[in-house]
Amino acid sequence: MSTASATAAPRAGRPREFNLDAALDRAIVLFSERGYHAASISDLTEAMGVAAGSLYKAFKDKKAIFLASFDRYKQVRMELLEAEIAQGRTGRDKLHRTVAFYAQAAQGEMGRRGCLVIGTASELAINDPDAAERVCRSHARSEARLVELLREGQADGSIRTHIEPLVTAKTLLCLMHGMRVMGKTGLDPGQADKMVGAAMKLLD
Amino acid sequence: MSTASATAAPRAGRPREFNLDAALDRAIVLFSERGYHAASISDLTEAMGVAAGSLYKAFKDKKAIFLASFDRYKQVRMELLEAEIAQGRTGRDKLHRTVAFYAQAAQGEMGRRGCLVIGTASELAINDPDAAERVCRSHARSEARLVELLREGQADGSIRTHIEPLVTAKTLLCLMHGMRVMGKTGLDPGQADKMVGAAMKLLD
DNA sequence: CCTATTCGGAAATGGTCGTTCCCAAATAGG
DNA sequence: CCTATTTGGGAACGACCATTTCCGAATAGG
Repeated sequence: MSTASATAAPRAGRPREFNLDAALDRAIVLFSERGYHAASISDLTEAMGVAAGSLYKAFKDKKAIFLASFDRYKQVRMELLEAEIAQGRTGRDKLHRTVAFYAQAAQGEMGRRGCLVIGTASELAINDPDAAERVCRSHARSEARLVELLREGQADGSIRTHIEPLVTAKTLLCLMHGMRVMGKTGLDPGQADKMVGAAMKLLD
Repeated sequence: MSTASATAAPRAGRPREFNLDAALDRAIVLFSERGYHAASISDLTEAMGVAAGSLYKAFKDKKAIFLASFDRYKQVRMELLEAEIAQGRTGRDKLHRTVAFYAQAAQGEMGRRGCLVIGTASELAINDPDAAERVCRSHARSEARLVELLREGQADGSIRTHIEPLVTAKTLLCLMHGMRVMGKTGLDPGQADKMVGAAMKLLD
């Protein structure tokens, strides 16, 4: 139903020979590593394994490819995070897993590749309303989830009630985004794990 | 002595009619708002008030303009931050001022403009060694300053001795960079100030 | 004052960009 | 089986990019 889910059967015509989501996954890597402007259509056709003509039949223009990549990136990462959160017992545990999830992503190859949300915020937010809106919605959802987990922790007794969920959620979100920024130039895995522990002080 | 300090008197020839630092200040705004690739030479000549030919007499190429802008940005911001830190009494106070300095920068017009270091990390770090090195050095210096202030606080009794300066410094730096990321899409001033308070929990 | 040197600025250049066009190939419906 | 429709893919397109060139103007040294 969304941009890249189960392909609604076409009424007629030659069927598409490439998988849209698989192609977008490769576009995500390219856009994450180089940013929007430095990733040319040539680069995209090569990385996605799709000729320019075919690309423009699947997407209106380059920006549409980017926005579809962004949406898929968000969807995939969100599902992974929620699977991780689901394994947590208490609100505090779930928050710990959330921070650790970002710390993990900030390391190694994925860390150097960078977060597409942050890249979009940096490169496009100020000039492109469509990109800005998606970044805002991403931030809002992340913040809302953190607030929810904080309240859950306060309800189950794993987090004291005197902390302010909204401010703490915003602070945690900043910390997690900052880890992704640092990951672009390499983050020491050992230190990253310790930072997760330090971050949990915000819940005291 | 550096890229854009006191202009060493030229031996002969027509003197430069524009001020290098003032022109770089305008380039900084452009690069911060649009990023490296989206800021064209046309944009730069217009913003800097210098024709293309003259620009290429002052700088080897576009990347040199960018790196000079980056260096000046770092210098200016660093001086402002150190002036702010100098007003602090204790180590804890100085750290509070440091976090507040970033929180302030993340708000309003400057927040939407973004941090050139973070923009460079996002857009160029993975593909351009020169840019990556500067980002790394910037992070290292920021971290070193935080470690220094933490140790100062531990020495003057404003910060307890059981915290680990290195991990705490890294965590604070992530938090401050995260605030700048959030500032690209707008950060509520009231909440930003509260986040500074929340961040200080990392020192307990 | 004359010459070497540098700057200012507009025009020119080659390359690459995003996008479109075109035609052969592949499907669905009648 | 024929037609309408869609895709694949390469060639073609105009626009804009970073950079260079060129020439008049402005300075310093001799």
